[in-house]
Order: sequence, then structure tokens, then C-alpha cells
Amino acid sequence: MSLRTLKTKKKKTEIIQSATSIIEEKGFHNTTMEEIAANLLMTKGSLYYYFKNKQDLLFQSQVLLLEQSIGNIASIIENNTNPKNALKKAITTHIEYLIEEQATFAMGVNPEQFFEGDQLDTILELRHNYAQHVDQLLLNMMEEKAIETKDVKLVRNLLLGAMNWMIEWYSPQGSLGSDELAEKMTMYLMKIVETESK
Amino acid sequence: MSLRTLKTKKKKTEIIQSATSIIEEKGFHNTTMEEIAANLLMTKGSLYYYFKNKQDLLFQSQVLLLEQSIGNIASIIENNTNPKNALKKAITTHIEYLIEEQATFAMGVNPEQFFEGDQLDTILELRHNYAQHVDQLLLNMMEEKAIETKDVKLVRNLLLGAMNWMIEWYSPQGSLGSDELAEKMTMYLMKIVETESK
Amino acid sequence: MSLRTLKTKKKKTEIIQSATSIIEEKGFHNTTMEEIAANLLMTKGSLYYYFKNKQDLLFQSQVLLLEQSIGNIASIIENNTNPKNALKKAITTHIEYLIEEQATFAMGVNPEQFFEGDQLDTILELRHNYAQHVDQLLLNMMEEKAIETKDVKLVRNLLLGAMNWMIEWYSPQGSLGSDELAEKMTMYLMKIVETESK
Amino acid sequence: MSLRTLKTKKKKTEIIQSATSIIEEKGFHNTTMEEIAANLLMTKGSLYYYFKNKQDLLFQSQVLLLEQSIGNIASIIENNTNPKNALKKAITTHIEYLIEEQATFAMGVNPEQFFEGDQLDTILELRHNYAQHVDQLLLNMMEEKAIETKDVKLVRNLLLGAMNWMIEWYSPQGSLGSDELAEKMTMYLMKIVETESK
DNA sequence: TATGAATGAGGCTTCATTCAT
DNA sequence: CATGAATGAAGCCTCATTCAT
Repeated sequence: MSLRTLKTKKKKTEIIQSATSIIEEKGFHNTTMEEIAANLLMTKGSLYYYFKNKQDLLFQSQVLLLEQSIGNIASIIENNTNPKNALKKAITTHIEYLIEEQATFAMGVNPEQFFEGDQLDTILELRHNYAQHVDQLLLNMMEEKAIETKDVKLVRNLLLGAMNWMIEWYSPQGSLGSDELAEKMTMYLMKIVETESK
Repeated sequence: MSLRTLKTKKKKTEIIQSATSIIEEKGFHNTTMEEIAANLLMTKGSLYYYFKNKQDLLFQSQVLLLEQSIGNIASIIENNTNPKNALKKAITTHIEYLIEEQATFAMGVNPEQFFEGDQLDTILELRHNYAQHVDQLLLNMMEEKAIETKDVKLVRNLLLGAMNWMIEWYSPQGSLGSDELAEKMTMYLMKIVETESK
Repeated sequence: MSLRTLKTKKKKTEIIQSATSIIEEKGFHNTTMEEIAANLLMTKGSLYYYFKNKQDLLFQSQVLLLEQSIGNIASIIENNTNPKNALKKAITTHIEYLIEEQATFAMGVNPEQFFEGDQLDTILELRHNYAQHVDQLLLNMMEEKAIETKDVKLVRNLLLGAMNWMIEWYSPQGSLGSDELAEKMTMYLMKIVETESK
Repeated sequence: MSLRTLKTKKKKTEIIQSATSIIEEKGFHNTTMEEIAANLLMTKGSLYYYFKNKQDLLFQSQVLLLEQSIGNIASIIENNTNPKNALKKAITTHIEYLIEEQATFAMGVNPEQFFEGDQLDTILELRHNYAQHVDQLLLNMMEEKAIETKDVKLVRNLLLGAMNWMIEWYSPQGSLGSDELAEKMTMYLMKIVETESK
């Protein structure tokens, strides 16, 4: 990749990050291209040099975030042999990612409302990909009989929901630091998948 | 209440229901007054007889849905003495409500993005009210030592998140009927709040 | 058709006429919706109540003009039995129509540059329809051996071209009145289709 | 002229040719500088080294085409003594030029819509110049009494119109080769200016 | 000479809102 | 009460043009 291409890519990433952050806060439709540009000290028109249109900007941010998330979870699976530890790590990471990258939108919004056609397909596939990694983590715990095979999907959805929902209530000013919070959430969520012992 | 007032109220409810359903599907900003009106076989202009503006329509729907939810959970608390049963019932009801009334929006969207000023205050208060009812259900389980007092809020948020998230993945065509689904979700979610017995 | 529908139709026609006249003078791309609206003492937005978009407005004007032209020529064919007289009348009418209705655009512009898909199909069909009426007039003169059957299309194109071109040079301030002009043009053009007698 | 100047001139001609061809096909306003550049494997910015702006590019192309046409017709007049033959040759040449150089735009578009001020004056003068050459050809036929002196302008306009219109209907795939076509058109058009002999 | 990047004016379009009837 | 019609603010997008390198 040439130097110039690299520079362009970097700029695109900058734009995506800035845009994501604003959209996260105000919502896609309440965010104007003007604002996104101003926030980067550019003009509206310049954005169109990097992205075909507003929709394209949204799409590419989503893809980026989802791909990063998939990368994260994949590497966790690869590096942890103990199933429980792996899941724990995955949950913690997911939560931290949500907080730091402001990626709720990517993870948490009904994609049908924002995408269609090929874009929708891509987004759904990426989400599915991520979900499958979570499923694998859950399946690795099967032998512990914590959950039944046929419930994997359901349990996965409960976990993701509980986590993604965070953005609704999480505040950096809260009594718990983000580390402690992640730890505590992980602890409670793990109860869902741990063996009952009545 | 005069007959006229009654009729007006009924019409308002009709509009709210129709609007809620469309907004739920397409999102607030993707739903036009035109569409809402057409769906009710009226014209755009007529909506303004019943609601001050689009924002007001949204606000009133949210209030209605939240009040109903609060009514639901309050009556559950009143009618169930056994803490575990009460919580179970509340979860089941919440889920069913989500599915039937398409109320995710009311429950699940960041209110700061859609409301401000007095409206925001009202919405936040109603949500808080609902949350407190859930908290009470959780507190009633304290004695069972399933969760610690200071974690009530966190656990409540996990539960609500896991449930509200449903709309993202629930499909009427799924393998489980909505009853079974509610039951199963309840079962797994209860594990979060049940006594650990390591 | 109800009174209201009629009124709407009338308004649409008004808009079309005004728009046609401006577009005729300045060209489609040099004419803004703003201008068209201002010329009718309306606001930009109102135009969109009557026409889906600028393209649609153009399309509908073209259709209207073409349909009128077809009506004109059809009635000429019906009412004139003498072939030469009929053709003469058709030429005169065409010329007068061009001058009065400012319809060059409809008749004279490369439709591929302005329309596509269904719109293009419709326009082409209407133009074809008009052309066929002209052809019929020419064919009626066959027996006079002025032109050969296989040259009908060519001759028709020469005639239409010579006429449509008018807008390039016609000026109301010219030395000839529009009647005389039409008559003279007709006279010369008829020479193309009259029997040679070398 | 220095080598550098020569090279620049050559490049300008290349650009003009490419631009003319695209503009001919899509229209001036539907053609972007981007496209013109891409077609020549350059970038947008480079065009501005050769032409002050888009308008200037259009203007210079028009001038070039018109000057060539004038050159053509002037040499025909010079080289043909027989009036009828000269006119015949001029018509044929005009037609061939239209087809080969895609010069309809230059010949056939209302200049007021595209030019103003000095540019407009220049264009009008060139057109006038060309027209006068045609007029001279027609006047040379006066003695044959085919047309009256005062009708020269009218007849010239009919001829030019009939020819320029070609672009609307001419297709390289048509049944007639371009040579035959030119010949046939010439034959019919000559009828306008030939002596009637009733 | 050439170009990648940035700019900003201008135009199209949407849609909540108003209002006379 | 209802509605057809009109409005205007706001936002998206295009593209000719500029300019530092």
C-alpha cells in the first residue's frame, strides 16, 4: 500500500471515529454531515471525498467496528483453553469495547432500520459471525452441563442483550470504575451459564 | 368526561397504537406523519387536531406504554407474596408485553436522544418508577442472599437489558412459541438472581 | 372527475406551462425549481405537491406536449382528404405549434440525454407515434410519385428537422409575420415531396 | 512556436476532442470535469492547466469546430464553379462532418443558453460566417430562379435544420451507409432549391 | 506539469407544520 | 372535525474550482 493510500485510509478512520462518536450520542438521524465535518475541522464537502454519502459513512463504521469485535473475540478463543476463563474474558472485553469505542450502535441497533440490500447482508453476516464466536464459547461449556445445546442461541442473546444494554445506563461518573463494573457484570452473567447445583 | 372527550380519547389511543407500531418497525425518524395518517385512513393535517406535533405524539405514546408497564408490574407485586414467583411473573409479563405491544422503543431507547426538558424529565421519572418496582422485586429476594443490596441496580439493568434486547432477535416464526420462549428466558434469567451454592 | 381533482389538474397544467416556457428559454439544467416556483408566485416546496421531482415535471410536460401534437396531426389526417392539402396543413400546424407553445424541447431534444427507463420508453413511443402520422401523410402522396416508399422515413426526418430547427432562428421581430412565415416554409418544404418533373 | 507550446496545443486538441465527444453524447451539464479527465487518463485538476474553466473548454471546442466547418465550406466554394455542384458538395460535406466529428452541439445548440458576453459574440459571428457561405452558395443559384433573393435566409435555415437534425435519428447501424445517406439527403434537399418546372 | 485533497456555493428534496375552507 | 394545499426550514449531495506539493 502506497504512502498516499495509507494517508487516505488513516483519514477515513479518523472520520469514522469522530462520526461514530457523535452518532452514538445523538443518533444517526440527528447527526448532520455538517456536524461531523465541523467536529473534524473540515467542511461538509470534504467528507464526500472519502465517503460516497452519509449512508456509506455509517455502513463503513459499522463494518469496521464489527470486524474489530470479531477480531477481539477470535483471538480470545484462540488464546484461552479453559472454557470458563475464555467466556469470562470475552464478556469483559465486550463490555470494555462498548464503553471505550462507543460501539453500541454497531452492536445494538436493529440493522433493518438502517441498512438494506447488500449493506444489510454484509452487516447481518458480520453480526452472525460474531454471534457464532460467542456460541462457540458457550458450546465449550456444554460438558459442564450448564446449558443445553439447543439453548445456545437463546443464552447467547440474553448475554449480548444484557451487555449491549449497558449504554443505556452506564455512566463514567458511576460509583464503580469500568474495570470493577466489567468484573461484576461478568460475575453475574456467568451465573447464567454455570452449572446449577440444587 | 363528556361523550366528545371520550371519543377524542379513543381516537388518540388509536393513533398512538398505530404510530407506535410503525415507529417500532421503521424508527422514529423514518416514520412520517403522512405514513401514520395514511395507516389510519386519515390525512396528515388531522393528526394535528389530536396532537400538538410529532414530538408530542411520540411523547404521549411513550407515557402511555410506560404507565401500562408500571401498572402491570405494580399489580404483580401486589398479588404475589412469594418473591421468586413474583419476579418470575414480572419477567414473563415484561417479555410478553414487549412482543405484543411492540414497546421496545418505549423501554429500550436512549431517551436523551428523543426528549428534552419537561418531556425528558417525565420519561425518566416513569422509567425510574418502573425500575424501582423491579428493584423491589429483587430486594425481596435479598434474604435469600442471591444478590447483594448494592448490586440491585446492576442486576436490574442486566435483566432489563437481556429482555429488551429480545426485539433484536425475536421472530414469531422461531421454533419456540412465545409462551415457551418467555418461560425459558425466565428460567435462565432467574439463575442470575438465585442463590449461588458453591 | 371531482371538482377538486379538476382544480389540481388545472394547477398542474399551469405549472407545466410555466416550466416549459422557462426551460425552453434557459435549458433544463439552467432552470431551478426555485425559479419555476417564483415564476408562479409559489414556493419551491409547493411544486413537490404536484410533481414528484424535477425530472417528473419535465417528463409530464413532454408527455403533454407530445400528446397534443399527436392530437393535432391526427385530426388533420381525419379532416383532409386531399393528400397535398393535408400535408400542407400539418406542416403549418407543426410550425405554429412550435412558435406558440414553445415546444421545441419536446420535439427537438435528444431524449436519451434527459430520460431513461420507463420514461424514455414512453417518450420514444410518443415520438414514434407522431412520426407515424407524418409518415402516413407522406405515404398518401406516394401515388404522385414524389417520393419512394423506402424513403419515407428519411424525408420525414428532413421535414421535421427543418421545422424543429426553427426555434434556433425564429424571432417574433423578424420581417415576416408568423403566418406568412409558416406559409413560406410550407411552400419550400412541399417542394421536397412534390413530383419532380425533369 | 516553441516545442513546449506545440505540445501544449496538441494536448489541448486532444482534450477538446475527448470532451466534445462526451458532451455530444451526454450533454454539457451532464458531463463533469471528472469524466472528461478520466476519459483522458488524467485528473480533474490537470484540465485547469489547459483551460481556464469548464466554460472555456466548451467555448474553445465550439470555436474549433466552427472554424473547421467554415474552412470546409470556404474551400468548397473556391474549388467548385458550378453552383449546383458546389451546393451539393457543401451539403454532403456538412453531413459527413456532423457524423464524423460529432459536431451537432456546435452547430445545433442555442448558443444563448451556453454563452454570453464576448464568447457569445464570437460564437454568433462564427455561425454567421458559416451561414453566409451557405447563403453565397444559394445566391449563386439565383439565376436559376430556384429561389427568390429575399428567401435566401429562410431556405438556408431550412437546409441547415434538416441536416443538423440528423443526429436525432442517424444511426451507424441504419440500412444506408453514411455515403449513400449523404447522397440521398442531398438529393432531396436539392429539390428545395431547384427550379420548379410546372 | 500533474495531482490529491479540500472547499463552498448552489440546487434538489423532504417533511413537519399551518391554515382557510 | 377533516382536509387539501401551501410553506419554509433544514439537510443531503454535486461539482466546478483552487492550491500546496
